[in-house]
Amino acid sequence: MKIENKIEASVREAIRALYGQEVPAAQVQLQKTKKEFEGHLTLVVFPLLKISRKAPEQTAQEIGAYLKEHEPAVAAYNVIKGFLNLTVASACWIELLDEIHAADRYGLTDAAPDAPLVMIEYSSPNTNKPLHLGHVRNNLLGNALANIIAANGNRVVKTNIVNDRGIHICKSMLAWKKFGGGETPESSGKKGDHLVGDYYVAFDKHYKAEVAELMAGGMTKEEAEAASPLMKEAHEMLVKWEAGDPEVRALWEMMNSWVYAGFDETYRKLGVSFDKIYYESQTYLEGKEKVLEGLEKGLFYRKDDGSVWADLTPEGLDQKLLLRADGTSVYMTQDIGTAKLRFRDYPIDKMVYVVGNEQNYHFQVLSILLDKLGFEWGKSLVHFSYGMVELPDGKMKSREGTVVDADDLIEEMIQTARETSGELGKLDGISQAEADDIARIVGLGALKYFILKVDARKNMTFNPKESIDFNGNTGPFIQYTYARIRSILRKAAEAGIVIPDRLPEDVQLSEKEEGLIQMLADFAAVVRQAGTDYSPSVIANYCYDLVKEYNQFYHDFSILREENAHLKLFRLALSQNVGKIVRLGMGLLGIEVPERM
RNA sequence: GGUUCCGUAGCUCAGCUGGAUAGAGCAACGCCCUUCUAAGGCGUGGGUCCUGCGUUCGAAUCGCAGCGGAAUCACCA
Repeated sequence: MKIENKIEASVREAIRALYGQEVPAAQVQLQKTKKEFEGHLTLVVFPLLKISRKAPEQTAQEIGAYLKEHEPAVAAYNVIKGFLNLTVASACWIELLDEIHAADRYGLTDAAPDAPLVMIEYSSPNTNKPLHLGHVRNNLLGNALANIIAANGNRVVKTNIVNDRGIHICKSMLAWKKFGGGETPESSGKKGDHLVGDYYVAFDKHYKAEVAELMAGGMTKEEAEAASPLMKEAHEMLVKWEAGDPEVRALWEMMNSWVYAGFDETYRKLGVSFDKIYYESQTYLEGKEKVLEGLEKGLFYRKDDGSVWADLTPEGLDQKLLLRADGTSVYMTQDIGTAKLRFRDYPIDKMVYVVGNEQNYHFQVLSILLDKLGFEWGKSLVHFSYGMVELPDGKMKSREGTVVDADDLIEEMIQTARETSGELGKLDGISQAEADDIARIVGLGALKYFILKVDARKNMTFNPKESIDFNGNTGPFIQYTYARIRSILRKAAEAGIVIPDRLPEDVQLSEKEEGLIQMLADFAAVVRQAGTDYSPSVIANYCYDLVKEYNQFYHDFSILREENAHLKLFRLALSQNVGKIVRLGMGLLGIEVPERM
């Protein structure tokens, strides 16, 4: 199938014939010819000079001449310095598109029943406040990664660990009890997670006021913070919660259920989902046993005060606390416990954690600990570490009210899409339902693509004032091109044109078309690379390049007016396949693509 | 201070398993809608690829050192 492979073999054959030597495949560097030069594929001959013992130009000439004579796929060649540019025969491109046209999955495979099982953890929200833009990045990356890993033939379990317990939740609960007056999502009309978040903020406000008052009375900041009655009460609430106090538990369950309803709505709007959800309230005690087991095996040690530690200095890290002196768990212990439960529930071969880069150290340690404790996937666990979303003047800070709320942002994007569509007259003559759907798809497409096109490792900047663009290298541009392709295909169908399964061979292709076919043939390799590098952005940028290339093509050719019937069919088939691959690629990113816009 | 990550056009970002004259979009300016959807296309201007040294026929890409930014080094999660 791959033209490159065929030509690579021929190049090695040529070297054998010309210079009597075998070359390793790695030394045959075939790459796409740059646009400025004539040809499709370029052989870099520099690595071959030792074998040919001739000047670069001459070596290139000799190989080129040999290929033209012996390899039918090579129609022409030219040499510029040490670069041998090969023009692939038109028949090869036609044949290649015919193969692409016949294959509906474009090299993507379904997971076999015995394929490796990959569990991917993402989202991992706290239940004391609504999701913000940072969570959006996490969710979109996690969802896209899950799709990509699955597309590479793995079985995938998407999981979410909800942090539903701890002092922060008690703060919301306490504030609601003290200042809430029985307010509920129903009575207030607020989304549950926002309602609870408001009380989290209220707690902070009252707490700060208390501290300020105490400091005015002569205390230092530390003393005041320790003496704050509100904070004391919150701690008491946590103790009661841990003891299973029925009243506290009931309040906790009620408020968490509000939050979950809110989260579900946000997840649904974002188009993300999970196969299995774990709750810290159910897993946080689980790690202790594993740690004690490790202690017995001599993997860990106990200090005089009774606390348990891991010594990671042999690995170049520090001492790490695993159990407090009072026997309670810390964060690391909880993650060990969660791992234990997960492994009990699923025969995991590989674990991927989608967690921000502020926890790089945590996962370095977790990997070592899980490995020591005998989890086979521990050593090779992947911490998919992504950068923060920053605002032009720095980080998002909830205290300063600079967080970009997920729900607000989604709503704004949809609204902007609706307005833009209206201004462009795109919504004339279609139903309200269809208009809403387009606005939703385009607005979310803009948001998702904006986030996913950026290399996940890097911190990224989001400027709320400039709002996300709809022109240029954006989701809507890709969606727009797709919609146009669909439009062309609809019109062709109306005109009674049927694209055959087997394409005509007697057509003369333009360079642009050959280039497009080359890009289509790359799709499977791009998805594979995105999978091995854990890099959704590779797919995003591929989609953009493909669509941009197609747009230039589209501008030059009036497909439906083409006189040559065979060429018309060929161009329709090319368009159709560009459309299908764009839909697949965007689908892997979790971005929908509209039939019209 | 230790460790990790980042530094490419005015701005937001690609490119990084070493290959030709470093690419897009936005912003600026100039063209193109009786032609399958102008959320588009074409063009102009815009660069010490943070700096230096090294490896190499060849470095934005690899190595070392430095500079700048971020994260982390909690009996928080």
